[in-house]
Amino acid sequence: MDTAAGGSASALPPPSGSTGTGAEAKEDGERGGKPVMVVLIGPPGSGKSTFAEAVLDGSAAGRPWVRVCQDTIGKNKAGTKMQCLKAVADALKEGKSVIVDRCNLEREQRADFVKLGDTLHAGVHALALELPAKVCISRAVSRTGHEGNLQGGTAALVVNRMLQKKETPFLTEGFSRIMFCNDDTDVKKAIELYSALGPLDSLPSGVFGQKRQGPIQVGIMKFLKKADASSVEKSNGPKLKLSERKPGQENPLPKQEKVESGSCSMEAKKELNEKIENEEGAKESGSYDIGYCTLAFPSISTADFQFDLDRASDIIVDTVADCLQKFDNIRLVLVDLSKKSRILSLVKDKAAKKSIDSSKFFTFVGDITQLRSKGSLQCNVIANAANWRLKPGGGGVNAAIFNAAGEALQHATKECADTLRPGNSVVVPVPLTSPLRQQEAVTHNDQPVSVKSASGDSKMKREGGHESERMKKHKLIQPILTKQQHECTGSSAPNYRGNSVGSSDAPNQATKADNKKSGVVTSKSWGTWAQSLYELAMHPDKYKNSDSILEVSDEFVVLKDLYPKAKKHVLVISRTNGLDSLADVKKEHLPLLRKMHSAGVKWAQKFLEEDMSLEFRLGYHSVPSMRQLHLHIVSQDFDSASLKNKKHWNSFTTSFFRDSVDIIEEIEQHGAATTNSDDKVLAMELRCHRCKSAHPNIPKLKSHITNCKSSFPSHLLEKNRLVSSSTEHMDCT
DNA sequence: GTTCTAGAAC
DNA sequence: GTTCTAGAAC
Repeated sequence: MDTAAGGSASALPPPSGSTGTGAEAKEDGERGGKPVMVVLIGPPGSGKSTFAEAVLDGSAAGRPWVRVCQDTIGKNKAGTKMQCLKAVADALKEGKSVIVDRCNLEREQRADFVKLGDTLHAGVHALALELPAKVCISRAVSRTGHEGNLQGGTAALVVNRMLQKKETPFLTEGFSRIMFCNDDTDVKKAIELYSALGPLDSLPSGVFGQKRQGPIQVGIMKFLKKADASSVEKSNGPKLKLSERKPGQENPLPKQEKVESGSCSMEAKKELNEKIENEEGAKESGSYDIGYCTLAFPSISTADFQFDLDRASDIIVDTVADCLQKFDNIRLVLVDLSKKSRILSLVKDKAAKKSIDSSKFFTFVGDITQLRSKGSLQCNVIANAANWRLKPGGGGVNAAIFNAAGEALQHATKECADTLRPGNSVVVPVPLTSPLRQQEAVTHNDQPVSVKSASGDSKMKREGGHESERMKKHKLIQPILTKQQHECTGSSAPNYRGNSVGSSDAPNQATKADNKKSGVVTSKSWGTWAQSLYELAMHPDKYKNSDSILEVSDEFVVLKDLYPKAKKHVLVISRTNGLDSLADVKKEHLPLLRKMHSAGVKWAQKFLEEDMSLEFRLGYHSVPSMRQLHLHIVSQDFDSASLKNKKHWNSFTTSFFRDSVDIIEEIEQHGAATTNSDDKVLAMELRCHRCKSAHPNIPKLKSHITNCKSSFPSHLLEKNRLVSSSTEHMDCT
């Protein structure tokens, strides 16, 4: 055993038996000679007092130690945290080292001590007593004559509650050293280490002895069974087989537990005791809810998917009832963000009708990633889909969980669910480093793997069969505006890349400098490739022979998009010099916008004469890639080989696409258009523009949209945002 | 805007 | 192995 006796901080190796490498240790440890504050972190029964007493007794090295114990600080009775803080401050000021003997399981509980130690220039250490819950509970239950009178059945309940709130200590909290003790041997080593710490010695900084938590590859049912079994095993009282329990013997279920885990205050204990006493038979049976598992699961995405809520709620309630029947020591919570959630109220009503124990299953309004911090609801397992949607752009609950849990969970999930098939689930331990674990005490994430888009691969195969795709590419990148070339390529549009045939004055080089020349100051500079529409708008006559140009007026040019993103996709390009994008649009441009809109509607109607199944949207990109204000008229089939990537899709189907009618209205009312310049929307997950289902990639999305028959989201059906054969003509001029 | 391509994902 | 994405270059 290495002790610090006579050793300099930097030369001191980590304690033997430590699984940590001490790699995180600061280069040089803290200076010797200053007092140390050891903040003990552990539930009742974890051996805090044993440690404190042993160090005080065995401190052969001569370092003066003071034990500050909340259970005894009030004239040998339990005191307050304030009293403890004062005692710690007094001791440190006297140059004594202090052992803070209280539970300190939550970060908030220990923060004041850390701060105090820091202020008084003490070395602030954490000693995390991470003994198995079973051991702590067993000891706490069976001990007698405990200082805080926490023993017997009450202790089991208290320990269990506390452990749910446990937050692993981190150096970032302000500790210079954290030592984890995972069993009695570790505790013994810690005792030896601190007992042998001489007045001038110091210990190296860093984290020592932390256990690495491995993934548990079991399904949620197995997990629950496991919790179930261990709870019986842990219980010290008469063991009731869970399935045999009578309703009256069930465990008390906390609605909003108020347990001061740091101090095991007498008030909290009293409150708990009362609860237990009120619970008929609970104390006698000894069936405390050790190993209690609360699983929160998110509501289905009712806004986006058009589920039959009535059926869905039936399924939820049936499944919950089935689950509760099988497992006794679990609690299930359906969570949704809004009070108005219809699925929530349906489920609530149906659960009540089915007489499901409302303490074992209830609905909850709140953010599933902040149940504890914002909702005072302690859940140790949350369920969500574990597919490709668990990523920042994954949308909804997935994105929320990803954001809350960080990448560590994603990695852990991948490790666990790598080969999982749809329809199964896996329990993923939330990594210790994850904020979801640290702040919300969520220890596990149950991830049912949703069945991925089942919309057949036939379309994919067909697309894959397009051998000419590669050829097309080659054709498209060639200059294409001569008659000869038209015939060769079958293409007939101005070339967006600026290789305009017959244009010797290279107007496609127009850039920000040109803008300035024309007296227009815009913040954006345009690449050479982005000049084609500008060039066309300024000199449409040069391209008048192109089949792509449908109409030219003084105010606008109507052009077939060279890379149409749908069966029909045309642009109405303004001819006003200096009007590059929506950002430049002002009230004075309203007549132009209306004319452009009308032209767009006219062309949409023309296309509808050929194919009345088409539906069109007219709108602008919030931030266009190409210079010169242009209105897109795009059919909503999005059936085009040119629609190739996420950006293409999202630029036409998210808030990035601003409907012309809305822009006109905004300019009318505010004189300017609000544009969503946030690039994040373009990186969002791929969702069907009709039914809003999410899809993992473009090919799968495309095969879905060819078959999706859902109606459009309601807001698109308003204000003539969609132009179809059934749309009544609306004249914007 | 597109093309090309490395490398990730499958 | 093939498919798909994302970033650089234009």
